[in-house]
Amino acid sequence: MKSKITLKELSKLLNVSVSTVSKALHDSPEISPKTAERVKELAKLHNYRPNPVAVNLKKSKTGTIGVVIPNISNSFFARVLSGIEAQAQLHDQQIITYISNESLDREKQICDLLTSGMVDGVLIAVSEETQKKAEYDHLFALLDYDIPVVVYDRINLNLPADKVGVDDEKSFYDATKFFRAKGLERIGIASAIHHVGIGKLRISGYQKAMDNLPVFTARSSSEGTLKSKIEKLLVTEKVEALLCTDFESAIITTRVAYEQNIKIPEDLKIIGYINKDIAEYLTPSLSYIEQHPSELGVKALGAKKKYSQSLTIIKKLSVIKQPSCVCISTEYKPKSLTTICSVV
Amino acid sequence: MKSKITLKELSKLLNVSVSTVSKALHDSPEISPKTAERVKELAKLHNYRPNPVAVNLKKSKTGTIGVVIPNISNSFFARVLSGIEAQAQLHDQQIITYISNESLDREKQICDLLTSGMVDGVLIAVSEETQKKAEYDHLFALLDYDIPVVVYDRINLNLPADKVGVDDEKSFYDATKFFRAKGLERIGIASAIHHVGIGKLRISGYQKAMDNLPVFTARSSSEGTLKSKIEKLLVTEKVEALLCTDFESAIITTRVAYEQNIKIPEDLKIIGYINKDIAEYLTPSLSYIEQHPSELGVKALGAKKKYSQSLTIIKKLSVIKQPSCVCISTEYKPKSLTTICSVV
DNA sequence: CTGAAAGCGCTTACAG
DNA sequence: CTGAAAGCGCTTACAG
Repeated sequence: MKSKITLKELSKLLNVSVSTVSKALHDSPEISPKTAERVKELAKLHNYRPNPVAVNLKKSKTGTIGVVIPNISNSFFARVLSGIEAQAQLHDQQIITYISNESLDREKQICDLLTSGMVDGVLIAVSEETQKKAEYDHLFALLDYDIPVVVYDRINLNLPADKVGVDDEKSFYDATKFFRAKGLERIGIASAIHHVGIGKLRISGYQKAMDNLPVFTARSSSEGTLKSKIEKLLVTEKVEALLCTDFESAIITTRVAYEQNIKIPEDLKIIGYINKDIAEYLTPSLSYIEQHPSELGVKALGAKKKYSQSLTIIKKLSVIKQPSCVCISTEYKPKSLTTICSVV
Repeated sequence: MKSKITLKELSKLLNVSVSTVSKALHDSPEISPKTAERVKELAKLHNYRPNPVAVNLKKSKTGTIGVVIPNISNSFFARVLSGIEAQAQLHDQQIITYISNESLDREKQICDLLTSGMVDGVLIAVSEETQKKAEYDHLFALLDYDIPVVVYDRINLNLPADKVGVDDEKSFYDATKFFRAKGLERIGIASAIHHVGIGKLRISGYQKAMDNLPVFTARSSSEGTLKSKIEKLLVTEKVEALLCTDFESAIITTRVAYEQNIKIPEDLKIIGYINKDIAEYLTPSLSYIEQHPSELGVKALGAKKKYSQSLTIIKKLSVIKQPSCVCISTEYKPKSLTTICSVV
């Protein structure tokens, strides 16, 4: 069992001062080559590693970034985390993960922890509850403490911090145009989230792209469930293509098609705003709007870096472009699932 | 903008020594009530928070646990992380997340980092590549440095550390018995992983539970693909129920049933060793073996605690029991997906 | 070229 | 009851 060796112990073994050892290991030009070599040799022999806690205390930083995730079971966030982690690795930063479980209270707790100087910066996607209640004091508290904050994905909030997310309206504009470029004209949209901001944006993107073609919209209302509205679109209106603004509407559409014996993609093309992995595992696979979660994670960390360096508050909204509207595929290719993505 | 206040600054403002302030804030009985109150009042006013880095240096610990995850896009691991995080919160520990992406090299890098004293303990599920090459030196290095290690999920390796995982053989034994209890007799098994340890265990569990009933096994071989073997089981052998040892065989089975117009669950019952969320989103939904990832995460962190306290190496195999063989449901219930799990 | 000293922010045994 | 001192492990300006 090797126990960790310290600078002091090394210096004793070498009969030099602690400062000399430290400088030698940092390739300081003050140190003679001979001494430097002796020091390094012994350090390697004992596998010396500087104690990161001590280094951080000395440098008044923590070397860590706090990442607050609302719901890790959502593969979107899992993949954002993956992007953040990869990027952090390049900068020798550690990622401390906090999961709010979409709870405002938990989010407050976390932010409270973070104000104590646990991390050098915070990347956060606020919880649903936070958005609903529009309570952002705990986030302002972070800023008060001069902790750089980047808001990712859920960027529709009024906080003077960097923001990284996707352009909801454009994504649906593009998806609609994608259908139209294929010569389709009876294009509908289904939404279980038409009442919230992002739902409205997506529907609006669809409408803009339809120009003066007739629009078909399915959403739950007092006159019927979302499912009955989708049935109407598919059966009565006979739309050829359907955009789904969210996971729920996409799944319902799949089930309706299954029940009504409507073949996907032959009779009906679907593009859903759903996660890549789910889209591909459905039978049949569905096209989806790629949100590039991993790239989003990378950008989020990048934003923080810049912010932290300049120490000015940049109200920057970084938008991920969304090139890949994926074509429908009914074929299952176990070993090349991801390639479906490029088949347009 | 509040800037962080230190003990020293507080002590200056109060005209007492740093030690007095520190003791007062820790409710030391050495301090007079009057002083204690003054100190606490000012501390609250300035929102004093001890610098965690300094505290950790003083206490020679880091307050953090390193968690190594092979693939965060796998919702199983995402949910394990969720369990770990929840448990860590209870113990005021921070979770530093590392993602190996199933790469041995990356895993080595991570372990190298961890040996420098970044964390108080490590929870790791080794990468596929690591398992394949059976290279565990980097893990032994952690133990050499006296860092408590817990291996979770992928526990089939020879390392003197706590291990937390599921009992693969029993899970399939139970699943088979579950079918038999329903009066089914023509029960088959499909596997794309029959050549690896866990695959063998699962198949063996199935075989033991079948007693002397005829067994039907589909696996890829020189005489045909897995898909053709599954077709044979479903069409020629007409099995009534099929166990799938892995995700790939489950998806292929679904597609075969779809092509052959075999109704699930009417004509064919399936239990797959697949993740809850995917199982439920498939059309139709599939039954699955619940691996209790979140509970596993909780146990993993618990194991570390014990290990770390005793500082002896316990070769303990902690097994999660698997009660929930879930019944097949073709119905989609957007708002109560999770309840499917309890419908047996 | 080397080393003593100060200091990052805290805790705690010890002296008064 | 209070405070000076040592120390966690490191870095770095400064003196020699």
